[in-house]
Amino acid sequence: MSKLQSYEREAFETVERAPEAQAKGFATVRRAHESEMAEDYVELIAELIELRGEARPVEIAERLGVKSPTVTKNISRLKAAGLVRRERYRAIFLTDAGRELAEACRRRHRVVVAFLLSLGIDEETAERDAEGIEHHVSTTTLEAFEHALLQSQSGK
Amino acid sequence: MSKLQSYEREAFETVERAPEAQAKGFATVRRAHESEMAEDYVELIAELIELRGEARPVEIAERLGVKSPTVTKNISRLKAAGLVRRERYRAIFLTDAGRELAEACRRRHRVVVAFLLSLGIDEETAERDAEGIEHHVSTTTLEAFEHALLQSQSGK
DNA sequence: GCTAAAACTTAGACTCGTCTAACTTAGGTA
DNA sequence: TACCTAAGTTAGACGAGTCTAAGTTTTAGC
Ligand SMILES: [Mn+2]
Ligand SMILES: [Mn+2]
Ligand SMILES: [Mn+2]
Ligand SMILES: [Mn+2]
Repeated sequence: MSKLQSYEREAFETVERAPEAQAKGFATVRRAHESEMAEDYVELIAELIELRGEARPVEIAERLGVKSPTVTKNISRLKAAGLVRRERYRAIFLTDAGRELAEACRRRHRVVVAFLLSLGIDEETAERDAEGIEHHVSTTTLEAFEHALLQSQSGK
Repeated sequence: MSKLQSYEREAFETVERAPEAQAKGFATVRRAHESEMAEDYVELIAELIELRGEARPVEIAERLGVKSPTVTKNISRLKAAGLVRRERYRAIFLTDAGRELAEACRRRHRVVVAFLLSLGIDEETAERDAEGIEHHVSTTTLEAFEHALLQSQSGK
């Protein structure tokens, strides 16, 4: 019972972390945010291609909740990064690299959502929170989520 | 067994979400990122005050892994936001609003870390991932984490 | 096949968070 | 107490990601 509720204010005294370790943590977060745009776009593009056969800027903008010039600019960034293929005024498709990234992101997204649902969280909240959380989940943590998911399934 | 491993590629067909709901999810993520700087700073400042009696820009910079002009600029933003109090060339202190925000963030941070640890994740990874995840955890999800934590503790 | 509407792009602006270079202040030590 | 060094600030640049306004292209309906 000594560690019980150790995350609560009462039972907690501030432990001093190594400055470099802490800095590395923040750097990792900043790096995750740098890839976030690309990940969300290719994930969405892959879904639209699956559903519609192509991904149109107008629907990307609608589902991302941004204006179309934002999509135009970001798509050209993705193109420069070798993730999408496209000609002006036409639909957007993924390159091999883009498809690969999209598949990894979609799988990670589904694991995070499924894990949150397994905790009893409602679908809307699970999807909303997962949209941010997914970019900060390391391989280690993703595996822990999958493992916990299997446990919760076998335990009914 | 029908839903078993439903998060895996094989068993999954793309479900179409409502565009507005999806857009709201992305908007929530963008909003979280807007408050992230303030949250991380006040959290760190509170810890330094507890450990050292004051928070110095030099240590904030070191622990955040950024250069000191970045800290100067961001601290002045926090001051404009009414979260910190300070005079030029002196240490930084929190206002009541800053202290309140810091406490909420510290508690949330601790819950997320404790939850990840309870999944069997190592400390370094838990701290690293939590630094990003914490900003995307809704009240609902935070409560689910706490609940799961209690379960795992009672179950040994 | 024309034409109006929808989709898309371009141009340009803005905020945020980072940086480097150069300057100023504070404080410990000789 | 004077000075040197460490700490902090200022100035200015930059990239990312958003926007609005205005232009261009495509497309669908008549
Ligand atoms: Mn996302
Ligand atoms: Mn984030
Ligand atoms: Mn954080
Ligand atoms: Mn934190």
